[in-house]
Amino acid sequence: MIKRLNYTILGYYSITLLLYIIMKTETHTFSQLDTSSLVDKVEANLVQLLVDQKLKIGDVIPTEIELSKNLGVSRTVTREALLRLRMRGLIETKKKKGSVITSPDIFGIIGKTMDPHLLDQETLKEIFELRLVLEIGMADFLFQKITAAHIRELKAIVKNEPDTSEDYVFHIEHEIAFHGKLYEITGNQTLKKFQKMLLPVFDYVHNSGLLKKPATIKKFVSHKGLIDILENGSPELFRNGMRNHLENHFLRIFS
Amino acid sequence: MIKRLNYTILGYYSITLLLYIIMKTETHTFSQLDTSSLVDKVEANLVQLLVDQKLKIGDVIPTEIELSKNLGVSRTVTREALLRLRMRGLIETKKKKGSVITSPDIFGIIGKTMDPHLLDQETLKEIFELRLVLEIGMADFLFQKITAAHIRELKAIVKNEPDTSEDYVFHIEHEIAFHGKLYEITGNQTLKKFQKMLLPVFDYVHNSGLLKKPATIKKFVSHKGLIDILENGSPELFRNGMRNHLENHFLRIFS
DNA sequence: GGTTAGCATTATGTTATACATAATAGTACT
DNA sequence: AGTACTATTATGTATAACATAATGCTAACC
Repeated sequence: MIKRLNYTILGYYSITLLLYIIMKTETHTFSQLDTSSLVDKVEANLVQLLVDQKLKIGDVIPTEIELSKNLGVSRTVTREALLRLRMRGLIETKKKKGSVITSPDIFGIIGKTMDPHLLDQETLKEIFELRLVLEIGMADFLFQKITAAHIRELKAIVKNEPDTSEDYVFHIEHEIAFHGKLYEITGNQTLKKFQKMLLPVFDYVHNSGLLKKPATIKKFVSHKGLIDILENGSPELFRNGMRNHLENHFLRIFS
Repeated sequence: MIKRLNYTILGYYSITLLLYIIMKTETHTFSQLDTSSLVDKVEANLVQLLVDQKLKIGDVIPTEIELSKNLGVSRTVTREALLRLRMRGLIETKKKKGSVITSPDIFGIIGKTMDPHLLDQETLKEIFELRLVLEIGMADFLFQKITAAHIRELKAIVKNEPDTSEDYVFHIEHEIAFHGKLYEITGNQTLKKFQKMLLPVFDYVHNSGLLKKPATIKKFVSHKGLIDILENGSPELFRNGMRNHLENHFLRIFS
């Protein structure tokens, strides 16, 4: 049985907070007058409840009707506020069950709603650059977390990798598998999610005629070379190795 | 005079798209049955209009009532769909004027709504790590874009910087000014916005007892040293220099 | 006795209507 | 021409009603 909140307490906090926010708008200073809507206030109110730990992950929040009653606003306003929280990944709502507090997944949310087609060219290019920054900068974390098992997995990935391949799809699959594995090895879930979110953009930019020069097939430091560095080298060596490995991409960016 | 859309055409596209989406739900395969709500469909519908370039930046979207009429749904549903687009940064809505298409700002949106208090400890730590990754990995872009003027600005920032300071606030201000400037120099707006979004988290993690060891005041490569590398060195040297400069932070992460 | 079919309940999803509010546009007045 | 007032219009908010889907209860059935 899922424990439900004490509505009385929730109502108490909600109302006092709401009153506080409304009070603030009636200040006599002209510093910044309040343009926030009722929905804004209710949203802020609910978020504050989360921040103050009155509501914890897994808790069920009251129904729209009860919230509305306690907050003294219409169900319409409550619904919009809840919708915002849902978009921010703070709650999940199931029919009948009501809404449940969830742990927000920063990049997961945007990832679902981010479409390369909606971004302007400059932003797309910048995101492409961001990838290069990440993969060069992650060296220390790779060396910190890497295990013998990881090395074996990497080797398995590059095992059947041809030196040069004309098959773009095959090539890109290997690229994603290998580089994706690196993100995974860092053990940094946020970093991994970030990459997952940006992946569609990478592919889109890579294909669209956004970058100046076409991709060359010339290889610099290979995947095998990078693995070798991970086994026997150092973060410094890896950074330079990865920088060299990505030379193709850099050449396409720097005219 | 802002040009308004041809409602007839908009209505046409909207309805056909909506019908298409609804049709898809009636497929005879059991692959994945449709659980999307009406709001989901309208949202997808409107986004598709953006993707298809039927709506461009600066265009004014029809009023809620007209959209509702054209789409054959209630105003409530239309409002919720528009609210979602607004949260995704795709439109801005002004009273009376209606909604206007805007260029989405990926990180700006989340930044406004991201509160360190709402993130779990592990995520906070990972974001802290992310910063280190970024600042080490950005070396090539720094060297690509840096000018003499930039060097002068950096020198001005570190000019009055004491070798060691006990004043934490003073210290952190210098840190933000210097490192923020570096992000700026890369010319990558997305990167800069990303940093701006993460800044509150950095500060929060730095202060909260999340990291293992307390911050030491011991200096490795200094800001001045980094500037020197930017003037006379290379990306490789800068990466190592920055890695060393951030040693304090790494020490706090790696137990 | 345990399983299942069916019904009642409940909370979200959706529609409809009405009014409040704020920004714009228009108009009359000076 | 410029200001003040009014009318208009589209979003913001409130209310009521019904639809829908998930849950839980109950009773019939094997």
